[in-house]
Amino acid sequence: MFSKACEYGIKASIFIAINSYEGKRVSPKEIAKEINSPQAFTAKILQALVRHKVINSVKGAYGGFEINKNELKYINLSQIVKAIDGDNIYNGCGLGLDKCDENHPCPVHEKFITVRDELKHMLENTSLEELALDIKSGASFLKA
Amino acid sequence: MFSKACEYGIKASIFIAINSYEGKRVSPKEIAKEINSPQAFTAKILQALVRHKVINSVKGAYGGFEINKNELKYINLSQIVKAIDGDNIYNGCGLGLDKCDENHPCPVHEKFITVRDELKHMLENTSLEELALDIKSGASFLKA
DNA sequence: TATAAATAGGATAAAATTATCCGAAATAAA
DNA sequence: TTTATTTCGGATAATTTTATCCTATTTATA
Ligand code: FES
Ligand code: FES
Repeated sequence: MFSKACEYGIKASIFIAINSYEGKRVSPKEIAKEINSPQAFTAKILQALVRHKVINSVKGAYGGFEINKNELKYINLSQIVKAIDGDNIYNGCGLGLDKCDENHPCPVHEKFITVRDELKHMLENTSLEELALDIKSGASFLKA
Repeated sequence: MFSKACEYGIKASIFIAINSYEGKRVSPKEIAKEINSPQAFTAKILQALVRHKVINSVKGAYGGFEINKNELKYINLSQIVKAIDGDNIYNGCGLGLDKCDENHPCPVHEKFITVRDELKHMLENTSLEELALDIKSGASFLKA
């Protein structure tokens, strides 16, 4: 469904969100430990999220990654997925035709876009804030 | 969503289905041409589908790939996807946790399984027969 | 039985994804 | 201003996925 990079990106963002609530910045090292991911690879993904302005970075001593506390409720999974995996999951054909086109549909088009649209709706309506709160309350987990 | 191999496998199966209606066997060469896929790679995927008994192969002169005409309505996308991509798309965690577990859910578990179950339902309730008929009637297409 | 036609399958190769390493640049504090 | 800390970014490596090639095996027909 999502690439490994995207999975790490989502989990990392949630962990950053939790800490940003408490005004704490976190490092790739802490993040990788908490989400059980390869550290250097995770750092690359964080860079991409910074470039796409999903998260913010502060260089130098006492720096780290953070998210503006007030924006937490407006950042959704859709933004993270698009930043890392692009929007092929939104627009691409389920059977790999060059483009998903109502006027030249692949055999699964009608059925596929129903599922795809539900996925899209889910990603667009799930905020980092609610996911972070679930982790804090112990309702969900970032690693095994 | 699906691997390239799986996309080819689905399209190939549909093309085989169309021809099996008319009692014709088809070769990897014809299939690859019709679905616009690399021939040798497609042949490998066909072998896998044969091993999983989704399609049937006949070796030697006048041989080729076919599907029992009477089974067409009972073969669904689910069988093809499982044969090629395995059942990770059915059981796997959306964020890559070792297993998707109601009692140890990842942050997106609840929302993810809703979409996943709809995808599952779609795959299980879409038969090769209906997809083949749409191609025959010109309602859908196997390549650009 | 010999031949031609076709799938099966192993060995590689190419490309994409995932992962690691290291030095450069930035920054806060001593 | 120096130092310690931390992200940035380029180079490289490992792994997985995608793709190709060649030979063996099977089978219908002449
Ligand atoms: S054309 Fe294939 S999903 Fe729309
Ligand atoms: S635990 Fe992640 S989807 Fe179920």
